[in-house]
Amino acid sequence: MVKELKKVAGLAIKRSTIKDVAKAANVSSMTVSNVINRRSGFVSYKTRLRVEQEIVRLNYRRQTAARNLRASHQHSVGMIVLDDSPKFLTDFFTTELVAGLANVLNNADYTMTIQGINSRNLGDSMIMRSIDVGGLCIMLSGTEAERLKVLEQLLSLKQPVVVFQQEVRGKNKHLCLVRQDDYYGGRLVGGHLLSKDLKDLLILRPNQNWPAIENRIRGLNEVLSNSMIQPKITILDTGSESFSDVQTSLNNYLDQNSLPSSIFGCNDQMAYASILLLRDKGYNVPKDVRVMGFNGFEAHRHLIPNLTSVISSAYKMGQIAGESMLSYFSNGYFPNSETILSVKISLGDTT
Amino acid sequence: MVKELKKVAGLAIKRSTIKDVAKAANVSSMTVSNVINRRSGFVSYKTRLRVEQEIVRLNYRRQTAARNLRASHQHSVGMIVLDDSPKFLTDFFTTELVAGLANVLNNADYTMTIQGINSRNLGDSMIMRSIDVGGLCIMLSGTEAERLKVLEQLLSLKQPVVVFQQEVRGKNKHLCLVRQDDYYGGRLVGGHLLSKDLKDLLILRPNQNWPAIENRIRGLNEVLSNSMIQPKITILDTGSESFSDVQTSLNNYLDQNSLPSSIFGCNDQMAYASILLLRDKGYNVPKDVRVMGFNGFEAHRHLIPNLTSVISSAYKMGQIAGESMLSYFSNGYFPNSETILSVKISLGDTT
DNA sequence: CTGTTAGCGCCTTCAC
DNA sequence: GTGAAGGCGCTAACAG
Repeated sequence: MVKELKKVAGLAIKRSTIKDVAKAANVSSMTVSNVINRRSGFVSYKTRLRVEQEIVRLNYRRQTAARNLRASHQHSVGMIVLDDSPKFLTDFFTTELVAGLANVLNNADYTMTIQGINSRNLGDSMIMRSIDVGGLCIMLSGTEAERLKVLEQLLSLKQPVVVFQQEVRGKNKHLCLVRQDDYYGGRLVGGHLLSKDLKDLLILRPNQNWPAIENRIRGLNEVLSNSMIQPKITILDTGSESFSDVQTSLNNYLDQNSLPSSIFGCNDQMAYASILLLRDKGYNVPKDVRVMGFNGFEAHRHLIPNLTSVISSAYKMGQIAGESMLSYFSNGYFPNSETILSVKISLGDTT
Repeated sequence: MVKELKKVAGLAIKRSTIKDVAKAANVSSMTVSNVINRRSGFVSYKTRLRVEQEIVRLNYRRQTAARNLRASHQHSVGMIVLDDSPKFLTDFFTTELVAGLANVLNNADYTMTIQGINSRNLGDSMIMRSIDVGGLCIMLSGTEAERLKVLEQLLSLKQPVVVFQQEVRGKNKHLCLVRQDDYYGGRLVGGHLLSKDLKDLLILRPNQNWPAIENRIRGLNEVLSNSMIQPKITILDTGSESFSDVQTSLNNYLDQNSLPSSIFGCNDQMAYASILLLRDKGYNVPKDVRVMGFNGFEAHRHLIPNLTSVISSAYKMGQIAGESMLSYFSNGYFPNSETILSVKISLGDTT
């Protein structure tokens, strides 16, 4: 890049600096800085007015890079979505979460950067190689081992990290967990199914052992085993969570067993896959068999039929992450090492 | 903030600088800089290796703020979504677009910041008050007057701006337009509906005045009014685009009017909302009434019924925006002042 | 290929 | 309440 071109690349043209404003307003640049940063009581009303006038007249805008360098503070948070897909943002949960995070941060004049990344490339990503942000938020994915490895890499950066939807053993004062109450969600599922003529229950569980799913099943089990009815519970390992794996394993199961009165898919996609199969086989949902999912988002309202599910507050999770991060920046520690958000049931047409 | 706290806020602890690495590797800091920036041919293999070793050993990470300040270059692009809703990112189109943009930028080691904002607050937002990014991308909203006012404000910053889904008169070398061919998409809708026994058409339109939607309707109108059939066209203002608003307004409409032979939802969500309502009311789609949407995304392909829609490449729009911005940074101008992406029809079960 | 010098624009510190 | 000095960490420009 030749000189001329470099200019346009970042700042373009000659911009006024704090010094220019200071000279024009007949004050020192320190006073201008005080005005910009709204330091209360440090500038007289008259001076402030004059400075503000010159800021407008000279079209002054603060250079964030210079501020950050001098203040050793980035005023910025990075959001990482660990996702192999290039369309990393198309997941409903993630977008709500990001929106909540962005809104909180921007209201506090913080910047939020976002990037999708996969765990293999994390090592030589910008995140690891340079310091752009004051803290990181991350939505993990992959197996438990993969997730924890990524987490370890991030924590090695000695920057505050907020992790969504993940349980972590051991304490780390630079780590903050934000997740939904899967255990209670499982209890909600149990309570609802009990009210719907539950005789026996088939649980569709992926073989990948996610703590969130374990918690759901634990809550569900507990409610059912303490009930009058004591329904028979069968857990079907579906292999992966994929549409076809769920359908294949359920199909095999139904070949050798009678139709259960209710089916619980550990997430909405699995529930949905089972509904389609059941329909193909001539069963009526919910008359012949009731089906329930988990993690309903507004977008799933568009599905036909409308699935009975448990809804979590992704937007709120993002907000809490943002507030936690801001609090860390002011105080040096997170207000809570873990926040567990409540969930609620969403009644649909499948139970 | 006391001193101790400030440290954690941004950088935490004492980090190694380029100088530390230089000293440890027995070279000047300039050589380290050359290694970091992979300047080809500027460093001998042996030296490079020694420097890289020290970088790892000392856990060195570059301070982006210092680099940006010195180089007068932000290595960063801001994406603004002009949307009153706090959930500004929940829209499918926007998320695909953002994903495409982020991927291109991140691959080039650029950072993407994102924020939702409403036009009233733009004036005293960070974007206007400070320089964080080298360029801006924006998804506008509101009336045409509001949109152009926002655009004018952004262009006054003398930074490159990429605008999505907006037509602008007059030339500006710092402005780049990227949009899909909504007009042609509208024509595709019209052509398809005409082939499906079209008698009268109800168009579901949100009250928020998006130019893209106007163009869709214009193309549709033109095809229909030039046809032999000359079907009656009614436009129903649904209020917001929300599920419930669409259903409520359509329900009211049907109370007072006969069922149209076809319905066009200005986007997929609106079309789905109407399908659910029509079913509840006992109508068969597509036998009694044909329904078509617009902006089909992959997520919608799994829905039942599979909606007939027009597919646009939001992801690609984001990519093009990113590439255009990078090109501007290298050359000082955009490769194209306007890019119009083609659309295509996707046949489903609803027509 | 490597080193030296200088300074990007701002804010911290301390003086008055 | 305001000002002067100094330096954050990096890279441009130039010298060797």
